[in-house]
Amino acid sequence: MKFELQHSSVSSKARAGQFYTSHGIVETPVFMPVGTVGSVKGIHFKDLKQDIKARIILGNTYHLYLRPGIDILEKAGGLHRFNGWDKPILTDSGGFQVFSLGEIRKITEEGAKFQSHIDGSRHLFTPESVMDVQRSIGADIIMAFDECTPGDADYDYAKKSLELTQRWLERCMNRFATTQPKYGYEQTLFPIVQGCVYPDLRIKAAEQVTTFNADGYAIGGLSVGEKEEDMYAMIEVVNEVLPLDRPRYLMGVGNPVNILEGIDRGIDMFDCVMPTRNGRNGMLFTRNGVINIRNSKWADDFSPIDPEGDSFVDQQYTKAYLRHLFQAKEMLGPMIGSIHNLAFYMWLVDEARRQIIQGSFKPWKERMVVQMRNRL
RNA sequence: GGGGAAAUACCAAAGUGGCCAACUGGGGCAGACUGUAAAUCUGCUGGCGUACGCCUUCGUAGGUUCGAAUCCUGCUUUCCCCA
Repeated sequence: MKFELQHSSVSSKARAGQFYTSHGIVETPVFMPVGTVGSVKGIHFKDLKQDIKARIILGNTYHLYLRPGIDILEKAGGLHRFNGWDKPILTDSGGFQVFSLGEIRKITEEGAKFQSHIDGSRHLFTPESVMDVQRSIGADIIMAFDECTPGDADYDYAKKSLELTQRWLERCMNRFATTQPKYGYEQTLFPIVQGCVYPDLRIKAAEQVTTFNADGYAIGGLSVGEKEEDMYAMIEVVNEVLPLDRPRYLMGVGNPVNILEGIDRGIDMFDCVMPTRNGRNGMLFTRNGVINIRNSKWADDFSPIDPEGDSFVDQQYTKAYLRHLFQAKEMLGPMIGSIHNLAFYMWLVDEARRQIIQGSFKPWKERMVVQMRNRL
C-alpha cells in the first residue's frame, strides 16, 4: 500500500496525503465510519457514499467472526462482496474487545479467551488466528492483535501489557508474512503502538513497530479513560518516532475537537463510534457546537437541522421535526442524526485537508476548536 | 327508581392507622456516550432551598385518634348491575 504525503503544514505537524488500496484511493486526513458488524448502523451505503462521502469504513474481526462467521464470509467472497461496499475496508482486530468485554475475557501469553456476548460460547483468539480471520474477512487494512491497555493502568501493568502486545505483534507479522490474501487483492497490516500514558513506554513501542517497516502505523490505547492532555501528549511523543512517510492512525478517537487536535499533531486517520452512536441518541455535532435535539427548546424551531451542513438531511428536515422523531421514537430520527454527524465529520476532515493545503490550517483549527465546544 | 363499586401526583396504578411527599409503569425534563455487549444507559419529575430541612398534598366538608391517603359521617362525581 503506497502512501503519498502531499502537503505538510509549516506551523503545525498537520499533513495532507493519500494512500492507495485495491479498492480505491483514500485522501487524508480521513475519518472512517465504524461498521462493526459489516454495517454502519442505520445508514444505507448509498447515503454513505454519495451524501456522506465516506472513503473507507471499519469492520470488526471479533463481531464478524462470531456472526455471520468465517465460513459465510468466505463463501460470500469476503466482506466487500458480502455487504456490497466496494471501497476500502479496515478491520479492527478484536483488541478493543479484549479491553471492553472485561469480565468475559481472559488474557494469557497464548492469546485472549473470550465468551461470546451473544450466546456465552467460549473462544480463543491468538495473534495467528486473528490474522487468519482477517484474511478471510478480506479487509484492505487489517490490524495487529493487541491488548488495549486501560487509561488508568499503573506503570507496571502498562509495561507488562505493552510487552505482551509487542510479542503478539511479532507473531502477527510472522503469520501475515506467511499467508496470502484470499480474494486476489492486496492486504496490509498495521501494527499498534500501546504504552498507556507513559512516554518512555510509548517511545519504546513506537520504535519497535517501526522496525517492521509497515505500510502504516496505529496509535491505540487512547481515549480509554486517561486525561485529554495525556492523550495529546502521547500522540506528540509517538509521532516524533513514527516515520513521516507512512499514515498514522489514531484508533477510536474521537470527538470533533479531538480530531482537529489529532490532525494538528500529525494524525492522518481516525475512527470513532461517536458520530453514529451519539447521533442515534440525539446528539448532533455542528461547526457551531453541539445540539441535544431532544431538548424542549427545539420543539418549535422550524429552522433546518444545520443550515451550514452539506448533507441532504441538514436542509431537508427541521429541528422541530427531528426532535419530534426522537420523542416519538421513530427510527428515522436516529438515522437522520447518524447521517448528519457522519457528514459533519467528513466535512471536518475534508475542510482540514483543504486548510492544510492552502496553508491556513492552524488559525482555522484554533477557531473551530473554540466554536465546536459550544452547547447550543 | 333500586343495588353495588370507586375517587391517589401529568396519565395509569400500588398503598388501606405511624417505616408516605406516597411503590411501579408511561409520559415529561435533563445528562452520559471516544478501535460499538449501546436505536443504549443514568438522574430528576408537589413547592421552596445546593443541602440538613421546611411547607402544602391522596374528590370535598367535617369527625375519631397522640398520629389519617388509610377508620367514621355528609356531600359531589364516575363506573357497573337490575328495573
